[in-house]
Amino acid sequence: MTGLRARQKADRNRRILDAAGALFREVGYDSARIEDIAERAEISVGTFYNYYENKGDILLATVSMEVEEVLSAGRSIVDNPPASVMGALDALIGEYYDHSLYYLSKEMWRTAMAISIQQPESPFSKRYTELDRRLCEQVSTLILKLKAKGVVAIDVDVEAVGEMLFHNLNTMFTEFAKRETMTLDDLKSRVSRQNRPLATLIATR
Amino acid sequence: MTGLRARQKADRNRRILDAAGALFREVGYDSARIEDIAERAEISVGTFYNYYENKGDILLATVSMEVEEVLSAGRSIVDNPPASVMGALDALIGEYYDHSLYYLSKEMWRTAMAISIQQPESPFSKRYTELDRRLCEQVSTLILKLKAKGVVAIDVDVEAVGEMLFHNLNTMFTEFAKRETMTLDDLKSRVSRQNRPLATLIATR
DNA sequence: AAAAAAGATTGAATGAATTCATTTTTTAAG
DNA sequence: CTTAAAAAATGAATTCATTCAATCTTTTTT
Repeated sequence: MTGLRARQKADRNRRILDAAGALFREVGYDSARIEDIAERAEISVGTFYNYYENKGDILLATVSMEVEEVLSAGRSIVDNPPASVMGALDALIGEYYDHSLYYLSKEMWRTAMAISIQQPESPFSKRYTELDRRLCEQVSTLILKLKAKGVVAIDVDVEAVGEMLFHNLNTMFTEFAKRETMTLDDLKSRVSRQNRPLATLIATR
Repeated sequence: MTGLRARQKADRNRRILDAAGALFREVGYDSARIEDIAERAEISVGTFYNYYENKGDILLATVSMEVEEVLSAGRSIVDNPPASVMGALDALIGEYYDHSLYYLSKEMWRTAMAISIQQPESPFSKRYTELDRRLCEQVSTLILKLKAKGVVAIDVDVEAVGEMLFHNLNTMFTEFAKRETMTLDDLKSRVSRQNRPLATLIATR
């Protein structure tokens, strides 16, 4: 069996994650104080900082878990994509977007994105950036799959197209998180329209 | 002549902008304390807050001035674009990127982008977001111009294409700001490759 | 030109994140 | 089973952005 120390550590880490996630959802990131998180996790403030470098880190850890889910949801679309380019893109992107608000508020997304830009060298920022890279890769993989199926023209630069599509859907999601009034449907239909030219042009005719 | 009060106000505002800009460049955003900015501007801390809502605001004001310059530099390319789609895009985007590091460090860009995401409702964030919108519009205008010249196919959705191109160049710039090791040339060549598929496909053949 | 009103400045007080010297707990060694 | 060493936890102290009641300056009114 694992040592007492290791078990306690895992336990505390779980308590911190749960406490922080719950508080962020209840009162928002800014209003959740480290002291509150520590109290709810039944640890001291100092101990919090033994587990996470700073307040942003714990948010990025929470958000990263959500992105893992999104990635995994995307995988099932890529494995068995709709037959048309537009259909496949709408399906994958719709899956991403629909998952995004299950556990996280727009404010949490905004803050997480902001932190990953501002402190790109912190460990959890790197993890978050790596997840973004994998999402981008997943879009390219979808295009590649469509190429293999003969739906996308053979001479298309899959990576370049995948990156462009991903950067667009990503920026649009940031836009979505910035505007409280923008709905998921607004987001999806705008991205769909933006995708259409490229999607149509890379499709075999 | 304008009243004494108005002149003093403009004076103080200029001093704050100069002091903050200089300090951000000298020691970075995080290490520049409001107290230091106030001291250099020969005002008190309290007065700083009569001019700017918070520390981020003064950075966004500084960065916004730079973006205005970028917009104006872009205008001259759009007014007289190179004859090919790729040539025109490379020229416009190159102009944007080359201007970006004249007065601002990567850290300043990162922080400004982060703040505009995190606090989208602050007055200066709105100004920054509006400037982004105008940059995006400028890319669309370029495509429209190329269409008028007969270089871009008549049935292309100019706005959709412009938005996709802009969101890509924008995300790539964020990436650039995040990695201290990435050079302007790396950035330009990667974006150029990403643009090629779309650029080629919308070109009249 | 004095008095009142409006507009600005000021810096000490507040509040929250982060640090770090001490203390406590766990593990390893004898 | 003791004891020494290593690892973690602790919370009081520090630092910095931000606020606000008191004071000062400019403008307007009489």
